[in-house]
Amino acid sequence: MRFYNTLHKKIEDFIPRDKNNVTMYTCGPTVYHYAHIGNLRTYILEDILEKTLNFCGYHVNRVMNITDVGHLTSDGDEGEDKMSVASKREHKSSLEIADFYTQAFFSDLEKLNLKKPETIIKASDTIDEYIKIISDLLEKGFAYKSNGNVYFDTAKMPNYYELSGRNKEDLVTAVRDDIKEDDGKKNQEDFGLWFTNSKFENPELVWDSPFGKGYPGWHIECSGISIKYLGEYLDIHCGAEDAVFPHHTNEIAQSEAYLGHKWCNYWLHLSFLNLNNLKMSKSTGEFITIDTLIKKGYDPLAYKYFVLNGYYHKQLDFTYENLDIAQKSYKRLKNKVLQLKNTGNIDLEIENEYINKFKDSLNNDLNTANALSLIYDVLKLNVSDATKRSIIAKMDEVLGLSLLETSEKKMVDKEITDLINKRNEYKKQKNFQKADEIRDELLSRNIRLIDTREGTTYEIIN
RNA sequence: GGGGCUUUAGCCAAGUGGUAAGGCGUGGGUCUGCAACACCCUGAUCACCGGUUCAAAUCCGGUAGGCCCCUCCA
Repeated sequence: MRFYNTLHKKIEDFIPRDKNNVTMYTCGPTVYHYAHIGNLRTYILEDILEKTLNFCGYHVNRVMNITDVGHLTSDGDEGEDKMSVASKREHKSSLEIADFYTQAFFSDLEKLNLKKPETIIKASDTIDEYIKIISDLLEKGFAYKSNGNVYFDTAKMPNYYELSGRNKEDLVTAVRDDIKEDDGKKNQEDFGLWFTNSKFENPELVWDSPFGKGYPGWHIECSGISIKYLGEYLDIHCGAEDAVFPHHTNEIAQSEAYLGHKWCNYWLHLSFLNLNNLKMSKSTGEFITIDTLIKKGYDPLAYKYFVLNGYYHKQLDFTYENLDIAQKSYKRLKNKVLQLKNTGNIDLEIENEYINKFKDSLNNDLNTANALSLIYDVLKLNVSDATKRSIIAKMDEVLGLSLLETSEKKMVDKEITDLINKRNEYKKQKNFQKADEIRDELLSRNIRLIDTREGTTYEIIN
């Protein structure tokens, strides 16, 4: 397995610390809103990574956080907590907001055939760990108190900019006029570990701590959860590309200062999905969710197919036109697979050959587009249907496109079959007008008839 | 201003030194009462310039274009 390691800015072979066991941390959602399809692109690819590792024989211990506290609306270490904003917007408690959108998130995962990471931790459930780390950082001198808050002193970390490849001088010149400098900081890029003096205090989101009543900073959350549940060493840390700086940069700083050694060897970043060349974001309010797509008649798995047809490290332009193509391709592919009979013996040699090709594709920097095209190759092979089915079923364990699942919609409905029989009668009598009336009627109910040599079937169109 | 990604046929896209996979579309055809479905056939010398090599889309240097991040965002 090899993939692009942001830490060294090149594609590297992946070697876990423990031969067959991989620890993997993936930044999860901030549950103050629905996840949009751009967010989901990231989770789709993380799921593929996890399943590929499984497929290749690794045991993966994966942890994901749910951010339900500490993520402010501004990165100037001020502003309201996002959860509080949503709470006011929807007149619910922060807890209710978090639960609601967490469930919505899980529902999205299910619709896309994404496995829920075994360990999912709410940021608000790990406060003790943050306090432990922050106390230690204060003791060691990596953190300091100022204006009632606790900050991390980035000047103490000589490798602070290793991941992002940036440098202090250029960052300073890039600071925009409307971002207020926090005069409590020693260095411009220091970041908050614990806040006590926010003017937007919300009693629901405050905890007692040795540093005063308050709430944790956003970055400490991922370090705390990862270290608590995956230990002092982490193999892979995933996230979207925008998290490289400052979020992941800060995670490294505080984790390594706390642990006293290198923390994570591989950083894998997923590129954005672009909408009309504009980035989709929760804050502009202009975003598309899986449910939006479903309402418009798209299969969530067609969106997944669209994502898998691209390269994770390249930004992908989303347009409905491209999604139309993906949906058509996906449906045709699925139809072909479903037509395979379970006949013949399974040719294990061929199966191995193609499964190995499939693994090679994914192991080669998650080349999902190539992996996908292998399915087409298999369909064209001159082997038994049973062999093809068997190979594709195995591939689908990773891809999660439900290629062999007959949707229950296809279950034969007596009323529809009666109408089809009636239409066939009319056709025999060359009464095409009556026959077409039946076809149109069914079409108006989103049922399209398909005449084949073997007879008439139908499909539900969205 | 700095950091990073990227440039292959109409569109998505594979390709990691040996004369360009696949998908969608287009056009033509088969099938069909018609339509849809399905099936068959159909296309590019790889942004540009220079270099290395027997040989480059693939390596090196340069030019140009696109996008993203550095501000909450996955």
